[in-house]
Amino acid sequence: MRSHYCGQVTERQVGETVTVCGWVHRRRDHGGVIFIDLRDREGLLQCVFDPDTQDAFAAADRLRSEYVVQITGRVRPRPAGTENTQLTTGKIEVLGQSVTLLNRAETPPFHPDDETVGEDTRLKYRYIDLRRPEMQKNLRLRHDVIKRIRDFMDANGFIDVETPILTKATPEGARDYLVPSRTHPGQFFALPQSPQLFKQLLMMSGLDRYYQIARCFRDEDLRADRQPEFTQLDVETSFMSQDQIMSLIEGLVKDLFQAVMGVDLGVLPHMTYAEAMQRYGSDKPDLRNPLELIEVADLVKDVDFKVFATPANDPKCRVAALCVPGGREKLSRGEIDKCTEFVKIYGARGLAYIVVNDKAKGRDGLQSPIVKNLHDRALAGILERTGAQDGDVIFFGADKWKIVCDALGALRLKLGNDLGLTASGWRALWVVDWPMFEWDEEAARWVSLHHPFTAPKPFDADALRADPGATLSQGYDIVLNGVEVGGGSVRIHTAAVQQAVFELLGIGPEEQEQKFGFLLQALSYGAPPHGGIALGLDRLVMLMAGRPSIRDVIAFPKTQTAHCPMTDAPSSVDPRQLRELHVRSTVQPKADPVA
RNA sequence: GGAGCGGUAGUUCAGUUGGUUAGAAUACGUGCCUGUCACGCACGGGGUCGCGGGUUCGAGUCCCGUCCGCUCCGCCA
Repeated sequence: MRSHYCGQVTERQVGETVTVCGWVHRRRDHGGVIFIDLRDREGLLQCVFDPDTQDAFAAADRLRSEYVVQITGRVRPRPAGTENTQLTTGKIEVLGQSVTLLNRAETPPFHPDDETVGEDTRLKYRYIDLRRPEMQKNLRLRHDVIKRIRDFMDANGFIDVETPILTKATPEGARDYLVPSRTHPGQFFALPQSPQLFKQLLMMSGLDRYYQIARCFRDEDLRADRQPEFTQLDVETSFMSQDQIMSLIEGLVKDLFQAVMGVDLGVLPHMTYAEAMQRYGSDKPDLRNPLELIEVADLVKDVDFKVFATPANDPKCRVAALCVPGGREKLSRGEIDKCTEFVKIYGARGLAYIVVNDKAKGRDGLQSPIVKNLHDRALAGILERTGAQDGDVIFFGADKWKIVCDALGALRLKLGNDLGLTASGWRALWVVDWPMFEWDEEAARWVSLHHPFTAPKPFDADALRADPGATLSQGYDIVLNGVEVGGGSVRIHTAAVQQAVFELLGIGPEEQEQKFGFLLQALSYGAPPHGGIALGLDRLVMLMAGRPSIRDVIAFPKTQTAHCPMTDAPSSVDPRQLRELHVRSTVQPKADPVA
């Protein structure tokens, strides 16, 4: 039916008769003629209807916004002085000769070029929201990225293998989405949190270069960058070292940015987890932000100020400073108070600060509620180590190690943005040398920092057992502008090491057999050394699109409560369906809202 | 589970110390203008003020509860 896209009708076609299909974007009457701006996925085209063309004019007169029409007409230049560069094809117009109304439309709840519409309205009428040029652009960008990924992986000898969506629940990790089994009463499938174990098994099958654009499911609370179902590029290889895998993926990400964005990411630096936490208080540092955390515990061990001295002498604690250049001018007293409120979110009890008025005057040149508690040696040491200049503000965090990292790490990001210190552009890096485990105080046990299949460094069960807390893993994260866009590792490829990790995580032999028996067995039949990575596709595209939320690069996302306002999923089901599934509800189903 | 912000016309919002008939812009409808392109002009229709309860002579406004949306903490191996 369509012979042209609206946005592709060009000056070269002047004199030709074209047929275009699309939505009536806007209609105006003026000069005795009717102007119909027709919209399709390629752009806007202005069609003009003259009263001389009686039938067409009458038909055009009945058109309203969002009606679906086919228009046939002759391409002609616009009259001098009426060119419009806002339209996709501003120098030409189509003199309409016939109009076929393909479908009427109710007045839409919002116009497709309205940028101000709220989130719930957009999601309720997502099919209209997706008509907006911005969303069309985002979805096409997503397609371009996926196509480029497939081309790249294929060129490197990888093949796409699909893995089950109905699979086995995992004891660790995120909460599973469960699917009750009809044929096995009382038993459940889980939707995959990732294809992790299947891709490892593929390595044991000799499919040594696997990838998949994989949908993953995690029943945890949502964020701007977290949806209950999301897409990752899942990759696994055999016989490749950590450096080889990282180099391959770095090549892919650089290729994507070069091809899709025209951006050269350069060579990605490698930073250890320890350094990232030390300097940035984060395992995903945003290197565009110049602020850094500075260790000052050793300088305040002997001050007569318990808030500093106590954590300074506790190895589980941290005392660090964050020096904000020009903070005195940029931060009012009220704003400093807001910073104090801000760090409380992360569990900090307070936020000490020093305003550096005049370093040359020593103690008298400093303005702060805490200087009286610090001796000269500590003050001098702090000023020297932070490199503070007159006009700077130094903030302090003194608390449990993690609280200081979280609070100052977050404050660093906030101030970097609020004060315009964070540079624009793209800064990517690898974070390496992650600890294998973290001690969970509440549960009083070790938990994996990455996942239980990550290989320790060195790859030795006895060394691991000897000092689990000090053992590093062969894991690696790729971080872009402070966003974790991917994480991977070299995996455990022997049953002995895998069992050692399970034991340390408190998974006994019985549970190992029950939950991971198939993996342990597969490992015993000749598993090649292997490793891989998963890249968060939604986050990657979100960054490329310059959007603050992955909802803007997912066609049909869910709200923060994991609800779909358009379909009203999830919803209650017929009791008969539940009986078939051997499921009995313990709650009264919520009454469906009145439409 | 917790914190913050928000919910008033189809949409985006304003609404003062509680006080007459809840406004604006835009969208929509009718007419005019007649080469517009964020057109312009005139007129018109359009509201359970998220929901429930309370205080009050009187509640969009104050209080309590609840639901929904967004951001964040917890959570996300």
